[in-house]
Amino acid sequence: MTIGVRHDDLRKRNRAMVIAAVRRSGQPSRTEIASATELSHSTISAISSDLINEGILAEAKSEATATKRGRPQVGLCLNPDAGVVLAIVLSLNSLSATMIDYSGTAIAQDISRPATLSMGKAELIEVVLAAARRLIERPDLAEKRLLRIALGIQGITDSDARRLMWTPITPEGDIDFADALEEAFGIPVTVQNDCNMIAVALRNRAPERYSDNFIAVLLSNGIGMGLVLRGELFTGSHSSGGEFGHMIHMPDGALCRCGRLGCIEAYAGNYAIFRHARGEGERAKPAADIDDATMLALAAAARDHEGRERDAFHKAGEAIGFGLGSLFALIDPAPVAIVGLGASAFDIIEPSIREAIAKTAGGQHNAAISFDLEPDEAPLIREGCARQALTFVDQEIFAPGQAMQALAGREVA
Amino acid sequence: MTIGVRHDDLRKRNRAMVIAAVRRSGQPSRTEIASATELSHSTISAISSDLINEGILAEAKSEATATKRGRPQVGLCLNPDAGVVLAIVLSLNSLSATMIDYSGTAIAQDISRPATLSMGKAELIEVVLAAARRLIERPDLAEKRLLRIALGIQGITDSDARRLMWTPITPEGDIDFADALEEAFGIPVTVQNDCNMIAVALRNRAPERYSDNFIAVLLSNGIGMGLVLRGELFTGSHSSGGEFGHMIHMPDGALCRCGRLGCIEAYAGNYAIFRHARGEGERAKPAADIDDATMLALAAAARDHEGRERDAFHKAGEAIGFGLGSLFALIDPAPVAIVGLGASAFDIIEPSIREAIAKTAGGQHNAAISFDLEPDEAPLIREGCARQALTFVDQEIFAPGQAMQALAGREVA
DNA sequence: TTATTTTTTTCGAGGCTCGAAAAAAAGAGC
DNA sequence: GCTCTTTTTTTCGAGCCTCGAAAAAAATAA
Repeated sequence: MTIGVRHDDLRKRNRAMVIAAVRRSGQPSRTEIASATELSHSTISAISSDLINEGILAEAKSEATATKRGRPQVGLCLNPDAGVVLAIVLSLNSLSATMIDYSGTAIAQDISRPATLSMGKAELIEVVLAAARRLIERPDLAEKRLLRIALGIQGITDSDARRLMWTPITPEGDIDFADALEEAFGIPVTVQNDCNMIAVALRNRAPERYSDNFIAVLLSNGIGMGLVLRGELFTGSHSSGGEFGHMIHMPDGALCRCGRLGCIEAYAGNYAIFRHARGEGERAKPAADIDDATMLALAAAARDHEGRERDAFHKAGEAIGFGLGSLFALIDPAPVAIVGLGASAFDIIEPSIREAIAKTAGGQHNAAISFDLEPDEAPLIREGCARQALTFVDQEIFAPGQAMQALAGREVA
Repeated sequence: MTIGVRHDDLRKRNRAMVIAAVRRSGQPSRTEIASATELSHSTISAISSDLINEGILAEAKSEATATKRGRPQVGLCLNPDAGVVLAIVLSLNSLSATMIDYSGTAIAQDISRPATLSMGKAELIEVVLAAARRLIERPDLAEKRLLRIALGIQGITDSDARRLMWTPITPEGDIDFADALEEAFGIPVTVQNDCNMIAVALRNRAPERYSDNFIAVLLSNGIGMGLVLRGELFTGSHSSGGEFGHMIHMPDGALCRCGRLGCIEAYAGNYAIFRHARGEGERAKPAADIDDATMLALAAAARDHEGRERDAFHKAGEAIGFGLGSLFALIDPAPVAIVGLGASAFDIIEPSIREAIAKTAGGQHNAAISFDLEPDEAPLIREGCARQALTFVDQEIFAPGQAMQALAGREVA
């Protein structure tokens, strides 16, 4: 907020605004863009003409129903050939790389299953680089202009979106993926927390439901959270932040995977539910991974009869509910999306969650708090990464300051 | 982010930038402003010449030591006569109204002690209006141009800064102070949470220490928090938010003033410490107010010998520590200022706070977390209100869009 | 008194957005 | 089939704004 606004920033911002309008609404006409951005028709005309000449936008050739009188509107769309981005998703024993064209369509994918738990830093970096290379060097894709790579990873990343600071998928921490990938491919790279990418994807999918304030909670072996406040992705000051799973539910309580006691995750993570259902103590060593079938069987048992399984899910709901209640005390109640395998057992835990929330500051709005379920997190993470990467391209590469514009224009035209 | 940038916004923003630079740095010269804002000398020259003509800025006439060679720099300062704002602070049985000139100097104050607990909505509004009127209508102040009123209140306000939604100072809730004051005085009014104003004041006082991320915790009968994240005051989506005191420390635990169980406040508020020290149960009815002398006596006893007093402060520290730990899990560790009477007993509770934090996600940074103490909250709240009001004047009244500028210019010149 | 240094103002150039008018591209009416 | 009407899009000149360079201003140094 210290730096003044220069004259060339004006065009830069308005270009970005036009691109954003097109990305948001499919095939808006120039007139629609003008009214959406509140800029004059002349300005929109000038900017879109530039963008079309530079190969960023294109006129949509839909021989549509010209039912109205008057000159028909010409829809503008993103030119798919303007470039591509790479969305890479790394989680426990699973790696996917997806190439997405500028219009947002996935055009190629590479999926592999590396044994991440037994890999060191260098090995993990190498496996990611290899997956990216397999796609980038494919003969039919070699001509594409790669503009950006976004990496979504399970774990804590730094606030500059460059390093993985801690992760459950390998014993090693502090892995500088961005440096490694940038050196290998020579384009900007971001490294971000998977739950944050889920939040981005949700907003992208259903902007009417997830807009200004909402919470995405990932229930799997660990508990993750992506938080959007006032329309912006919330991150910590140093890290990706939003470590909902490591808020304290019960001081000096159950043993968490992070080594501390009483975290929400130590009650609501898959390993915690599993541990409790098996009758192991609260301080028993957390399992590194529990397969989906086992968790689904536990859920089925909990639905079927009273007993330790049901009790375990109840404890999980209680921890999540009190945690959400504390969170609501800080940020006010907001819509919640429950993502991941836990969503398929949500019918069992929802009553305990609501019961706990009712005992907290968010309690009076309990009825108004809605939970949406998204059992499959992988596509969401991929979508979020793609979207983040494309937004960067929109704002930083295709709407640059004046100096860069000359260069970029020459290159594209 | 949807609306494009118009040409006249440019000037508006750069004017605001220049005013902000002057407010921040005392008496900067045009050259210093140019380098701070990264705008050209010509632009700064044009803007500051306008601002001086409009009576917003003035050239400082300090016959200073011209030790250097060359044309001496002329410092610019805020013109105190450009207008005044009113900062009104309302808390339990206490009301103050302060008139502050445009340069930030307090020029008059009116302090009273209404019995708020026994007052209804209308009565409370009336007492505030009366205090404001006493100042505004004072003969020596009647000529001043009042531009803005900022009200700082103990309690929860709405996110539009217009209504008091809940407060401990009177049994009634939902009091629309902004409407009442705007109708009476015909100028914009904001109503904001006291702790948020404390945070604003701290940043104003010590920007080097409290800049991008910090936490102000108010320890008095209740527990309040003001949070600054990424340089912006954090508020909830509907309310003033940041209700740290009502995060859950212990599910189904001690009885809180809010009627729920286990809130941090139910362990760390004055009434909770008092209750514990007196040997009353955790579920005993909270006292509405406990005078400072009593609390100081409890603290002295806790320092002097082991026993229930010391235990009470220990429990308080534990609740605050685990609460900060949970907060740090969400936003990452940040500097903490302890404000209010509790700061004078901080030596007793700090060990328990640190012990608890060590058991949480923020634990590894325990040593790096600093606590500053500010025992007297009242002047901070006043300062924060004044600053908020002045910033609004800077940005919205003295740096308006083009249409308004013509009007404002005429009026001032 | 003149030269030097530093700050501030002045002035013309270039860019951007805007409003009005013109051009373009369709259907409606006869 | 031709002209009129309607709507979208482009063109064009005007008005601002910021910028860089040069000039002016105001002090010290020699």
